[in-house]
Formats: sequence, C-alpha cells, structure tokens
Amino acid sequence: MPESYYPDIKSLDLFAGLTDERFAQLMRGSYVQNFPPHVELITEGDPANFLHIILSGAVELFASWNGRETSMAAIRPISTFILAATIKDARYLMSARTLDKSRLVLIPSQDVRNLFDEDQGFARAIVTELAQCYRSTIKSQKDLKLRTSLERLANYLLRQQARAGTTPDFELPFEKRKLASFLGMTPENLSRAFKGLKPYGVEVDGSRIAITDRAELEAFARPCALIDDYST
Amino acid sequence: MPESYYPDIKSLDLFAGLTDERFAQLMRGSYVQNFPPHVELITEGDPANFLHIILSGAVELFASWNGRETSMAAIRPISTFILAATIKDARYLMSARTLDKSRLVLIPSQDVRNLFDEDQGFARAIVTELAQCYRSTIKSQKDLKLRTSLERLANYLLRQQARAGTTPDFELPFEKRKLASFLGMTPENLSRAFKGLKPYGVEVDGSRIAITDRAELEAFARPCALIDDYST
DNA sequence: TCGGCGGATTGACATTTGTCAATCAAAAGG
DNA sequence: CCTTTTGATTGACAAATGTCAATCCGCCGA
Repeated sequence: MPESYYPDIKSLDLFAGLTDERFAQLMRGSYVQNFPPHVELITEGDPANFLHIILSGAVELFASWNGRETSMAAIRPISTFILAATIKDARYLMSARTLDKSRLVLIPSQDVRNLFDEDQGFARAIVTELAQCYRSTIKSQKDLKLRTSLERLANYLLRQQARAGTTPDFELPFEKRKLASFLGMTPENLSRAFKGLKPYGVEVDGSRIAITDRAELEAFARPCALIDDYST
Repeated sequence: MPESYYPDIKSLDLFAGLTDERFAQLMRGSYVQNFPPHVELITEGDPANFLHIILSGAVELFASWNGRETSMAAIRPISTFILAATIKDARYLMSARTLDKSRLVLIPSQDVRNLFDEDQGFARAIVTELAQCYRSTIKSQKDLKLRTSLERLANYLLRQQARAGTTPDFELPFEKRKLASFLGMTPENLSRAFKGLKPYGVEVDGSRIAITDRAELEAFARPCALIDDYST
C-alpha cells in the first residue's frame, strides 16, 4: 500500500496514538482500493474479514429483510465502519455500498484484533470509537421512536444546516429517496413532509434547501442534545 | 459491600478475567443497594458517575422527548447497563427505572475507566460487551425499520418462547403497555395485533401466551438470525 | 365481601403513512 | 439537439396506526 495515504489514515483518532512502527506494520497487511459508485462492498451475513476505512467518497450502510430494504447510515471520510463485527469476529449486520466513487482502506480484522491485545492506547481508542457508534445508534433509535416523520425531517434539516456552516441554505448530501429511507419513510411521504415544513420556513429547490427562519423551525422541531448532537 | 455478592458479580463476563485482588479493589469502592419497584435510578442527561449492575429484579431503560416516552430495553440479571456513557465519561442518553424490587451494584465510573487502562483482559472484556450492546441496538433498529408492528410482535413472541424453554406457552415478562412501548406501538394497537396473530396460532390469556403452531407463526414472522438472534 | 383502582380491551373515528399510477423535470448519452 | 432514463412529485386511494371514550376485568385493600 502506498505510503502516501499514511497521513490521512493516521489522522483518525483510532490510530493517532500508535507508534510509527506499529502503524506501519498494520498498514503492511492492508490495502487501498478504489471503487466506482453503487458497488456493494459488504453483504450482511458475511464474516467480517476486514475493517473498512473510507478515505474519500461516500458509503451507505443498509439492511434488508424479507424483500425490504432500509438505509441505516451514511459514512463519510475519514472514518471506519462496521467496527463491532471486526472486534467480535462476527458476521456483518449491515450491508455497505458506495454512493459515490470512493477510496477505501481494508485492514484484515485479525490484525486489528491482534493490535488491540498488544497496544494499550489502541485498545482505548477502539473502545472510544465503539462507544461513540453505540451512542449514535441509540440517538437514532430515540429519533425513530419518539418523533413523527415530519419532526424527524425538521431536525435532520437543522442538523445538516448546522454542519454546512453559517449560510441559511445547503445541499442535501444524497438523493431524496435515500434520505427518505434513512428517515424511515417513503419518498412520497418525504415529498409531502417537505411541503408540511413550508409554513416553518423551509424552502426546497431540487436538492437545495433553505431555512429562512431557523427560530421558527426550531420551535417546531424542538432539537435536543440527547438526540441531535452526534458529537457527544 | 458484603463479600457474599462477589461470586454473582464475578460471574459476569466483564469481570471473569480479573485477578481476585483487582476485583476486590474494584468492589471496595462500590456498593450494593436495594430498590423498590418503579424507582427512577438514572435520569437521561445526567453525568454517568456509576456503572450499574443488576443482581436481581428487573430494570427498564427508557427515553423521553417533548412529553413523549418510549421503552428502549429491559435489563435482567445479571448484567451491566449503560456502559457506553461510563466509558466515554458522558451523559446518559437513557433513563432507567426499576420494574420490580431490584438489587443493584454501583461502581464509580472513574474506577472502571482506571481499571480499563491498567488491565489488558478487562479492556478486552469491555470492548466485547460494548460491541455486543452495539450490535443489539442495530438489530433492534432493523426490527423497527424493516417490520410492521404485527411482524415485530410475532418475532418477539417467537424469541420469548425460545428463551422460555421447550413448552409452547410462557408468561410475558412485563405489562402489555410496556411491551407495546418497547415494540414501538400503542397499547390499543398491541391488543389488536394479538388478535391479528390468532390465525397463526397465538393464544392469549392475560399475560400467558401460547404458541400452538410454531411453524405457522414462523412462516408469517420470518425470523432471521441477523435481527432476532441476540447472542451473536 | 365489596368497592375501587389500574391496566386491558373494544368501538368509533381521525390521522398518518404507504401504495399505485400518472406525470413532470432534470441529468446522461448518443 | 433530441432521446432516454431516472428520480421527484402529485393525486387518488388503501392500509396501518393513533386517539379518545367507554367498558371490562382482575387484583388489592378496607
């Protein structure tokens, strides 16, 4: 694997505390691969042979059952995904596919587990990362069970706008059909939900969203740190 | 804290690998407490000062938002709960209350974090436990997003019956209103869902459920390991 | 034993959400 | 430039789920 990628990967919290030697050793068994959009990287039920890291592009985690499918999360650079299966040496619970052209690092799961046993700091980093992921899914579950689809959309838009920066408008990061699945509704329902938020100052132009009155939308959405703040 | 509890606590996977000395030291800073039913043990948003372990009884994890409330999980002996907040030194994302009269162990979070840094095996055990919890919530989320309420109930009943043993009937472990909240529906809807499962061989008598034809119910419920098997 | 209380159930109804089909709009490719 | 394709939207309708109120039922204590 080209050493030119090392700095990017090492910038991950997960690897920040490793000695150069250990890091290099981990990388020696790993490889970098480029994928076009819409390629299935992981199939749920398969054994977790590799820990995946996304360097560029975007990846969707999704799950299927009985002919239905739902988006579980979108992963953006630079971060790992499906860490738990790697650690437990278990089967993947979710599938993954590229949304855009993407560059990934694949690290053999066994190497990750070995390093975990050897390196104190790495172990701590793994736990922190896992705890973070765990808490994110709890938040997502609260979002699903405590809010209506209109409220979920409103809070999603508020979060996205906060991420985008100071401007009142931003671009949706993926297709509306994906967003709908992510929010647990149908595309048709999402269309109507956008209309339902118009009175609260949400303007839609294709994939461009403008929040003209944040206070008004917040009064409706009632965002709260224990659901909407993904940093804690 | 009375040493008579030690064997029970030590039987947890989390502590199994500790030396007696380290274990005893951890216990010295901890204490055991008894609670009557329906007592709030933890309030979401509070800092996670203690890791909780349930020795007997039952505890419900729940979450609230905007005047609504939902059951997230039921915890039974002997296990820990809300480990992630302890590890991350963060705020609880869920509240907890006793369902029955319960006996709990409370271990100062700082002691857990210290031990994590000192003890290799303990660190590994923590990670395994966290990964397990994480995967459980993913399964739960798939259940919620991919299945209708009728399908969720059907699969829940199949899981409970499997846990109960070889008999075709079993007792619901808590009130139907809790079960409804746990499954993400109203009590009224649950009542109707039970009726909807009658054609598939589900008989209800109060809190006693009998599955007269497991094959028939499975044909409808389509249980699958990647959602319903909580052991992997 | 008798009330009374809380949970469970039921019916009637409202709301939300999903489904299907048609149409529209924008992007991709020849 | 036009055609084709794909996703978005809309309307009409159906199904699922929630709400409200009334009633039922089992349990507990007086």
